[in-house]
Amino acid sequence: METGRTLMDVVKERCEHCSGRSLSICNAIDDEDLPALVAESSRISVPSGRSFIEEGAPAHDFYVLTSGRAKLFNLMPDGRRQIVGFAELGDFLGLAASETYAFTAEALGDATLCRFPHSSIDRLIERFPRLRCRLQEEASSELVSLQARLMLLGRKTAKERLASFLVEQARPCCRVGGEAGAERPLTLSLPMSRTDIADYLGLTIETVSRTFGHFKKEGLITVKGASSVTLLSFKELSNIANGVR
Amino acid sequence: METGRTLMDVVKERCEHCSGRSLSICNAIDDEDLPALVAESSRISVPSGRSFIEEGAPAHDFYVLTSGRAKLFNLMPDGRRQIVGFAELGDFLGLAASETYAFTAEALGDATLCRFPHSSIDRLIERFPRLRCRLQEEASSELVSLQARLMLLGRKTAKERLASFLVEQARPCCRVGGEAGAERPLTLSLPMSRTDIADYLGLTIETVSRTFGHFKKEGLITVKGASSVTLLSFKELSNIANGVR
DNA sequence: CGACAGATTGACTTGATTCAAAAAGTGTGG
DNA sequence: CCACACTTTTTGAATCAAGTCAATCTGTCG
Repeated sequence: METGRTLMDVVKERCEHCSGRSLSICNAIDDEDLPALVAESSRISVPSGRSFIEEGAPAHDFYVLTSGRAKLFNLMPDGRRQIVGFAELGDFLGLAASETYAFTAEALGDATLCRFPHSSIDRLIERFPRLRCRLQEEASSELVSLQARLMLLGRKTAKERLASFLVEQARPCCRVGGEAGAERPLTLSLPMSRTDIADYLGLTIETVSRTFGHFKKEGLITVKGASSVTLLSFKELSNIANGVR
Repeated sequence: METGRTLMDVVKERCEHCSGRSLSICNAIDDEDLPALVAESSRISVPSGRSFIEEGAPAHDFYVLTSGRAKLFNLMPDGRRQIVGFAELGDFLGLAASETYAFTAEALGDATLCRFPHSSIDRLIERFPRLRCRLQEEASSELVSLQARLMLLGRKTAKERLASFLVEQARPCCRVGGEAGAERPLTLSLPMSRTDIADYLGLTIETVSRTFGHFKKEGLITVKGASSVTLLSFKELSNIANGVR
């Protein structure tokens, strides 16, 4: 259902429904200039579970996610994994200033991307000066959200972590039904496995599963088949997430 | 000893000895233009322990640290604290795109800063276009280092965390004696308390203290009066930091 | 020197992990 | 549509790394 969109479509759509937590090119490019941008890129399909960016590999290209989702992670030599983030529609990946990619990116379900050679970004920026401001804003907001994750990983309990995760996933773009803030139920469809959630929150799958169990027992959520979660009290979850007792 | 330097001095020095982990204005401004930059700023002295940026306060100004150091942190309602980073000579603070500061910044020992009104940054960027590239590069490298800290907080053991911290503190700018990489001893002077280290690493002071103890017993470090630490085997500490068994 | 904050050490507790097993999903082919 | 095989998730019991509480110890500084 979400396949076949071009970069152009995504750029246009994105402005409307997502206030962008990651690097977007939206708003930086005038409509009549879009074709030039699209000409620089090539489209790529990535099947579920396949990685398209490898940590440490030479960073030749950057990508815009045009459908599906992806997980971004780092590995330790013994296999311990930390997911640094999930990318979604319109997110920019692989923009690191360094010579090599800083993380591995793997499709969560089938995904499509637009790929640009790194060399063309300077040309693009020269042509669309607002692009640079835009990138900077987005990098800045990414910094803020990473800082929030430091608090999560460094100081929060398992319950607080999972509550934070659920609240975060309740952003408009991920919702299936309901509205945030309201006390009425809000249903999320989580494309990632329990293992992914655990590696995102710095926990084990067992703890994630047990914590889902606690929330169920306390009447805060209902779960249908592991990937569909309904938040029954967004407010209360949000309080837990922020350590409000 | 480190007092009384102007922004100009710092900008000049910085290029030489530090490959910059945070936002620097160095390299972006020609020498003859420096006075104009300096004219926009005002100098501030902050006594030890005083904060000069408050999380959540309206972000009117940004700062360049011109002497001393600072800790940047977030708090939870019940007082749990996560230090998101330490700032040092030449670091740029308070550049967040948002309307409010994302963290509290507090001087570690006496510090001096140059303050710029936020309104002047656009003017500066217009005048010194390379400044924007520079800021972007620095933001990007900050992103990479924050990602490394996610792995540290989410997946590393206490020993690995402290080893990572010591290796990180062994950057040129913090060294008192010795060279990194070599097997010869390398002495660090740590301006932060055990509590600060604990809040940086997501541990308690007791665990930090005990872990220092382990490293002493294993002959990896010697400690003199809590703030002076000598790394006896940088390589081995680096292996521990990266989980190499 | 005395006093106080900060750091260390020890004994005990605990939240989360580990190991193990059962249960619930998911997909495939007949 | 169901039966089978496989994977993922959940649940249970035991363990452990790090936290908590409490008592020294150490360094610093007036």
